[in-house]
Amino acid sequence: MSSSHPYSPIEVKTDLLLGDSREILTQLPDNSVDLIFTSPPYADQRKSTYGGIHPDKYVEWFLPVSEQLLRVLKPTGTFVLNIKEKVVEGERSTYVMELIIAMRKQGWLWTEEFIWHKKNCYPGKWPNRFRDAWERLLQFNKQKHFNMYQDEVMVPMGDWAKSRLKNLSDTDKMRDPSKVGSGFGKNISNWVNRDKAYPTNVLHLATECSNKNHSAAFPEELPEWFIKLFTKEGDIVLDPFMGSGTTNIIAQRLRRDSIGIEIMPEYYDMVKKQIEPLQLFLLDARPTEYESTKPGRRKTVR
Amino acid sequence: MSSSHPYSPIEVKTDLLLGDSREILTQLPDNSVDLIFTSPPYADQRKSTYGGIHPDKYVEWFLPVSEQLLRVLKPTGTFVLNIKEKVVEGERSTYVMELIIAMRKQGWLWTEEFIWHKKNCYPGKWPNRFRDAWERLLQFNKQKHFNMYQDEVMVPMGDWAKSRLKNLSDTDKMRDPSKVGSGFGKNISNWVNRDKAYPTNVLHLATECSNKNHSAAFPEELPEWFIKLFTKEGDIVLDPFMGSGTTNIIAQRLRRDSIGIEIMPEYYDMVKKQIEPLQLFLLDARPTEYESTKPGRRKTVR
DNA sequence: GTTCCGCATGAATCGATAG
DNA sequence: ACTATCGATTCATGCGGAA
Repeated sequence: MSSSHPYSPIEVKTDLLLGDSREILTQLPDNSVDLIFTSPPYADQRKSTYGGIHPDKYVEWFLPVSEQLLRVLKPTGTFVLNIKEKVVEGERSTYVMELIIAMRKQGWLWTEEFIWHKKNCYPGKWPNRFRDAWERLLQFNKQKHFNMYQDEVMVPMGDWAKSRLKNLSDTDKMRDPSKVGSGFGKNISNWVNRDKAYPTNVLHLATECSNKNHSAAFPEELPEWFIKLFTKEGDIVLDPFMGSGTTNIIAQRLRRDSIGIEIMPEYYDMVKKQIEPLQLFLLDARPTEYESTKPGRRKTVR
Repeated sequence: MSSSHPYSPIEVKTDLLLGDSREILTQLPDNSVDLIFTSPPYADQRKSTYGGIHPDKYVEWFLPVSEQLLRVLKPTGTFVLNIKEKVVEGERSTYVMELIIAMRKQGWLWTEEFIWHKKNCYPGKWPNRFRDAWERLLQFNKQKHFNMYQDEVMVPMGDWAKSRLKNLSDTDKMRDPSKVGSGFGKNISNWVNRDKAYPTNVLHLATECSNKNHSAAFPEELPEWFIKLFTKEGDIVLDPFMGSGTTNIIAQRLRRDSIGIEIMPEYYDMVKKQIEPLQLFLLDARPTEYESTKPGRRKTVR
């Protein structure tokens, strides 16, 4: 057990729970989760697996869940809900909007709406409609102040930056006269040699092409982005509609503890089979050193 | 002025009306407009120029307008509303959603929500929020069947399509069995060997940042896209919140008649000054042929 | 005439300060 | 307490002048 490793192995705990979220969630303690990221069954979608909730009943069906989520989430935590209303008789349904309004009455703050632009969605043509290439990522919070680690998701900056940094003198001083004396230089130091910019609330991600055995898997980048943004290592992530387990698998990869709830035994077993080998491997490996082959992919389960 | 031009000059009528939309609209006849495209003053925004409507009062303020718009629009016409809710005390306001719900009760069909991705959105950094890079383009209709000229807005096909079409047969069909049998295969045949593709409901445009005299003009491509999509030459376009007149100017360029209503005399005069010189020029030029210098920029007013 | 480079400016939002 | 104003923060784009 040589240990020249800079840090001791961190155990990542992944709890998979089989059952209905409305019941299972009541067993979780108050204020215990840092991030909830989930993509619930959409109204009338996935009929074969989830039974299909009628659009008119969707809000009514979801509110008991969101009530539990509100209880379970830490005050500084965040709830990200991936959802998109379907077309019913030529119209977009309004249940998502009704849900947002109802959740606010429940006590949630509707902080932001991110757009997931699905870059490579299917081609398709309808007489009165184009391809639907985006989904909503609704951010809810308990408080105005919550944990957010913006630096973790910065993106490469446009070309303009390089040329701009050559001459900081004119425009910047004009637009910011108060800082010309003292603080100005300090702020400029933030800019020099900066090649990253903060992202916007529009995410450009391709849909997952690899065939998961789940009917509605989102790309790994999606939970990854929000997990990085709203949690740090060791935090707890919850997905009350686990599905193929993407959220939990990514959480594990990023060394966040996680809880996944799934009502369908098939999916539950499938994810379990994906998690357990790692668990066993790591139990074996624990006496000796465990070195992940891929950086950033260290996995531990207990 | 030689006249080898392939078609005779078409007269395009542009009516500019000064006053409050709620009053002016009552003077327009029923079922007379093919497309309404507008970007009303957002709640509490542009206070210096418009009154500034409080978020709580927004729905109440807008409903009388939308009631008139419903009357004025042809049964086969479309209403496209460009709007975005602002942040109030750390939360996104819900007035846009409440408006959609209220307009449906008024008799509108909420057919679709397009996303305008603003590539060059306003900069800034906040502890709990990223830059807002998108706005809503809400499509409302009177009927399930309306005029839509999809071929007019086709876009060059990206490289992704070619590579993607190669392996459509495998993964994609597996993932969505419902589509394999019926329409899917047929749709693909529309795609193969094409160099143009139908767009999606996500539009990527930069905001206009050159020197207009209006504070917040949307880019010309925005009305252009919807005018091409929902009207043909000779149709009538209405913008009840004209502002800098972009909608009407583009309508004119595309040889659609248009009506613009503006409450602020400054903007009204400004647009008028832009339209009138053309009008005079064309009156002079009518006996002979009028040849536009820039292709796609032909302008006619009577 | 091109290409390159400098430059102003946006439907922004937060937090502190002032009335 | 509650509202109005102000300063600070920050990035992509298209224009115009220069090389």
